[in-house]
Formats: sequence, structure tokens, C-alpha cells
Amino acid sequence: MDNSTEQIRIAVVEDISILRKGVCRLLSSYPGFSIEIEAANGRELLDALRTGKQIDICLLDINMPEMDGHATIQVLKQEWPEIKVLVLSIYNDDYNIIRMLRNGANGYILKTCTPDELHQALNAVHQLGFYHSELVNEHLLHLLQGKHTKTVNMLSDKDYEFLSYCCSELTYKEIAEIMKLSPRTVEGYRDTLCEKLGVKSRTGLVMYAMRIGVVPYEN
Amino acid sequence: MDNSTEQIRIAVVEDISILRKGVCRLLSSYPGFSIEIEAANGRELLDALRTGKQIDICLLDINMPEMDGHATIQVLKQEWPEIKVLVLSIYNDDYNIIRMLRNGANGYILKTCTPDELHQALNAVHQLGFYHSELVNEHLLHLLQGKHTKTVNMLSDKDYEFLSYCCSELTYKEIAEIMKLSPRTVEGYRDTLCEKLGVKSRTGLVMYAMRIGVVPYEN
DNA sequence: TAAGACAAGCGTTTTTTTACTGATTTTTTG
DNA sequence: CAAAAAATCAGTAAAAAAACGCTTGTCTTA
Repeated sequence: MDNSTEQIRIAVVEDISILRKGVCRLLSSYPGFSIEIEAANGRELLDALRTGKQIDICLLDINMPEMDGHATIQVLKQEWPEIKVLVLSIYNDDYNIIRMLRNGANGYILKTCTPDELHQALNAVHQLGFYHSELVNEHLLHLLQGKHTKTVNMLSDKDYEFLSYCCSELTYKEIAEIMKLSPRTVEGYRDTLCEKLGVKSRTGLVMYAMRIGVVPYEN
Repeated sequence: MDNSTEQIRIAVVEDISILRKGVCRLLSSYPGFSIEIEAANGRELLDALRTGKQIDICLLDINMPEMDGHATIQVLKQEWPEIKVLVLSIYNDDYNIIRMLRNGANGYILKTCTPDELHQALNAVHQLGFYHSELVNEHLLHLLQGKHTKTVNMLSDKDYEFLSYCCSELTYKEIAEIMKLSPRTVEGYRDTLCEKLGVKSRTGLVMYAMRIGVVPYEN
């Protein structure tokens, strides 16, 4: 085994090019890492992998145009299960973190972390196969508690579908038509969602949804 | 004059440390730039300037904890009017762009720009005193058109105050009490705001407000 | 198997929001 | 100063949202 095979081969998937370039430069400055793929979204990553490029770890953003992180990790874990995924996102909520872990993410860190933490996380993912920060533990605790206390239950697919419709100027009646349900039923969704999320009104639902990125907040 | 004084001295003010470090490394790789100050918010920048650090250009983010970009540029242009300010933000809307230009920003670019664009913008700001991209022109056009057509008017301070209260679970009656106005009056604000912003409901107002950063979307 | 927990679906009633029309006062501007 | 524009407040009616409760079917589990 020569030196080049000992390098940790990285793909950086991030739409904000200035941040992507910055991360690449940062990682290049640490010995032992080589940037093999730079992609602005999931599609570009998959294209590169299909041309035969090989990587050990994929550093993956969530909010991206065209193909976001959630869609990307599913294809990635299906077709290239040996590739480790470290999620790097600004989202700090149960939904995104647990959904990513369920889809096989090997670690999850926030963009507010320091360069050193990113470095450590990448090393941990490569050597141990995972990186579990305090952050992740906290949200996993919510999930486990939720099973018994029902206060912080995981939201269902229908919950998210409904939540995304809430982020529009549709009335509940119109949402019901789209979802092929009675207006009363979607209002029931609203009630249980409000209880789960600890909010009291549609305004609260919209703010929650935008914070976790159910709808993009970039124009 | 020796070489060191010909260097363009930069302050990078950005809360996401990984992006801040990335930008610093990026700029360091271009000849002629030297990073004099690295700050996570406006307060840290002002502290550094007060210790006597000197800079030519401040690269300024808007959304930051403690002291944001809008508050920072006002102090900056008051106490150090010779320092040029180039805003680097993800916000792409009339409100943030025009407010920054009114407060004396010498340029405004988006975080989605390429490293080359950032480089060009910094050079333009240093040599010409300003950087006017297509982006800025477009929003300035809105402002000028607004004077005659009233469709895209600048929002008033009260509009923004009201908009921030909309991003809560207060009813209009409760908002009226806080603002010491009649409920009818705040409902009038809502009506004119909805018309100005091209939305039809409080949900639309909330989404607009969150997109332009009237309320922070980080947790 | 019966009891309990729970979720989906739906109905009624009350409160809030929105739409429409218009009056009065204050501010701006030519 | 006079006209125009903007800000404030009001009444009414209709639509939407929110609060409360009820049935039904599924699932566990004692």
C-alpha cells in the first residue's frame, strides 16, 4: 500500500460555492485528506460517482437546489453502501437529524462548528465509522423519550406533506381537496401537529416548517 | 511606500465559523489581500477596531447573533467612515439590499456567488469605491419604480415592527394592544402590507418575513 | 377474548381573519 | 396655502381558523 491509498478521499456536496471552496481549502490544509469530488447538489455528486470516481466519505449538505441531501443519501446508501456520509447542515432539529440518521448517515454536524470539530468528525467517521456529538445524542434522546411520553413524537410522512401545504396560501378546505380528505380531517392533522410541535396556530406551524426547511427560505 | 502598505486590509465578519475560515483562506490565497480581523459578529469587529486595528474593507454578513449587519454598518459608517463595506449575505430582497445601501454599503453580493466574483467585488470596492452588480441594480430599479407605481414601495419601520409581531401567535387584537393602536388600524397595516408584498394572508406575511430575516430562522 | 390505548376521520360551535366600503385626521408636497 | 397623500379608525358581512367532542377501526396485551 502506497501513500496515496492511505489518503482519505472526500466528496464535498454543498450548493453555496464560496462555502464549498472554503471547506475544500480547509480540508486540503490538513494532511491525509484529498478532495476527489466537488458538487453543488446531489445530482452532480451521483454523476461524478457514475464516471468511476471513488471516495471514502461524503460531506453532505441538506438544503440544496435540484437534489437535496435527503434524496441524495438514499441513492448513495443504496448504490454505494461502503461510502460514509457526514452531514454538514445548519438545521438543528429532530426532523432533519433523525431522518438523516435513519437513512444511514454516519455523522451529523452543524455549520456553526469550528474547523477543528469538522476535522475530528471526519477522522472519527473514517476510523470508527461514526461520529456522535452531543448534538446528535440530544435529538436521539428526544426520539426515545417520544416513544413513551408522546410529547416529541416523530412526525409521519402525512404530517410533513400537510406541513408543506400549510406553507402556502391554501385554505384547509383547499388542502383537503388536494389530499383527498374531508376538511375536518386535515383540521385534525393541524390539531395533533400543533400539539406535537407545541404551537397554537397555523402561523406557528409555518414558522416551524420554515425553520426545519420543509420549504426553502432562499429566494 | 513598501509592499505591506499596498496590501488591502480586510475584516471578515461572519458568524458561521467554517464559512468565515473558508473565506479567509480563500482571500489569503489571492495576492494583495491580508486578513486583519476575523469576527463572529458586529461586537467583535468593533472591539478589534477600538484596539487600533486598521482595515480598508469590511466584508459583512447580515444575519448574526448579538449584533447583526444592519446595526454594525451604522456604527461603522459613523465612527470609521473611511472603511468600505462589502455586504456578503444570503438575503436577496429589496428590504435588506436597499437598507444596506442606504446605510452606506459600498457593495452587496450573495453567498451563492463564485470565489471569483467575491474577488472582483473586493477589488472594485477598493479601487472604485463601490461594486454594483446586476443584483443591486435590479433591486434599485424596484425602489425607483416604487416611487411612481406604489406597487413595490419600501416598507416603513412600522411595517417591519408589525411584520415581526405577525411572526408570533398573537392575534391582531393583541398586536394592536402592544402597538397601542386600534385593531382596525393594524388590520389596515395587514391589508396594505399584503398588497405591497403580493400575498393574500397572514401565512404569506410570515413566509415573507422569515425569508428576509425579520425573525431569525436558526434555532 | 375483552379491555385499553390510539389513531384516523368527521361534525358543531366559537373565535379570528379577511373583504369591502368609507370617514376623519395628519402629513406631505406642489 | 391648498391639494394630495398617507395614517388612523370604524361597520358589516363572509370566510377561514381554532376549539371541542364523537365515532369507528386497529392494535396491543393482560
